[in-house]
Amino acid sequence: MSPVTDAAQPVFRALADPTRRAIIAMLAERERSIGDIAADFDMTRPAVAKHLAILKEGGIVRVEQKGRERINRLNPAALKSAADWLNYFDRFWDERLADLKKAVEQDQ
Amino acid sequence: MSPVTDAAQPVFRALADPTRRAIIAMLAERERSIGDIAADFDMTRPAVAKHLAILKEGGIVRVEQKGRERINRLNPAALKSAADWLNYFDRFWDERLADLKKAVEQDQ
DNA sequence: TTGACATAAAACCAAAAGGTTTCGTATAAA
DNA sequence: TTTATACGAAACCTTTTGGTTTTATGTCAA
Repeated sequence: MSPVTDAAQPVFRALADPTRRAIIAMLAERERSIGDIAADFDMTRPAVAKHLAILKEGGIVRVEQKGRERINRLNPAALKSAADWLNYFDRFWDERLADLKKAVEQDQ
Repeated sequence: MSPVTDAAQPVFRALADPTRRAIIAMLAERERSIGDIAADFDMTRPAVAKHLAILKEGGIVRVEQKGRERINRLNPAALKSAADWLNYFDRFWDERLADLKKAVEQDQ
């Protein structure tokens, strides 16, 4: 049984690509236009725009039109569904460690 | 600047597929053979075997040959690199919340 | 030792992903 | 009112992904 519903799917999908994770890290520092972001990568602007579209689908990035620019902002809250999913297993891991420790102690 | 090196890439890649996340959740309950896992999905055994191979590449699943069966076990520790990456932004999110709160309080 | 079982491995396929180039449109600046 | 800028959108291409079927191999059980 999955610990959380699959609302996390578009988020995990967005996180799967290293370019998109780099964009997330960049936007954590400050908001940026598409051209601004694309300048930091060795790929064309349309390619970056596609990555941003996938990030938007996951709710990770939000856009505000500002004149002829489009300002992209990080929405860190969107990462929470994925973080929650993973943290569930961290807890599980801790329990196993505790179980192991207990078993070792009882053997003594 | 990325908060963590890209050692997390094979892990994030493995997490991108809902079938693989379901397998992770199943293996968190108990270890299983491939046939055992495949019985829970509406796809062929080779398809499940491929998913397991990707999970192994990320270190998320480990296998032990046992006679003619192969027992798959979850290694929750492998999820930590991805969890750490995400939790970095959770912290960021909290800081922004705190900043916002402070700004609101100072306005009063 | 003969058969059934659990799986690996390979060949194949359709769709999705990740990129490109080209063209069109709205805004800002000269 | 041109011209440059910032972008969207479409068409296209190659590689990867997620699945299949088929064939082969090692192990357990009768």
